[in-house]
Amino acid sequence: MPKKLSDYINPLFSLLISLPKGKIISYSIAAKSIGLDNPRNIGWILKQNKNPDTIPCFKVVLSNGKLAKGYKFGGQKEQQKRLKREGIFFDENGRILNFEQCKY
DNA sequence: CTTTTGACTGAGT
DNA sequence: AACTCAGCCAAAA
Repeated sequence: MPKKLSDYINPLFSLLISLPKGKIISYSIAAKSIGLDNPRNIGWILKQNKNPDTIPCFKVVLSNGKLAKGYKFGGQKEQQKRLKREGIFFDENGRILNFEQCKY
C-alpha cells in the first residue's frame, strides 16, 4: 500500500514543531527529512495547515535563503515578521543572514 | 479522462 | 547576477 501525500502531513508538522527556536529549514531538506523527494509537495502540505499559530510553517524557506512568494498567511512580509520574532535577520535583499547557521 | 497548476530545486546559459 | 528549463507529482479544473 503506497503512501499518499496526505500521509506526510503529520510527519512534516511534527518536524516543524520540533525545530529548535531560531532554526529554519529549506523545502528540500524538509522533504528529504520526511521521505519525500519533490520539494513542491512540501508547499502543498503547508497549504493544508489550518493552524498557523500552532504549526510554525513560517520556518520553511527557499534553498537560497529567501522566502517563498506564496506564503498563505499574510505573504512574505508576515512570514518575515514571524521569523524576526525568532531572532532571524534579513539583509536588504530579503535574504536571511547567517542562513547556513540557522539551517536545521 | 486530459490539462494545468503549484509556498521548489538544481543545472545550464 | 538574471534568466530559462526540465524534473517532480498530487490536486484541482
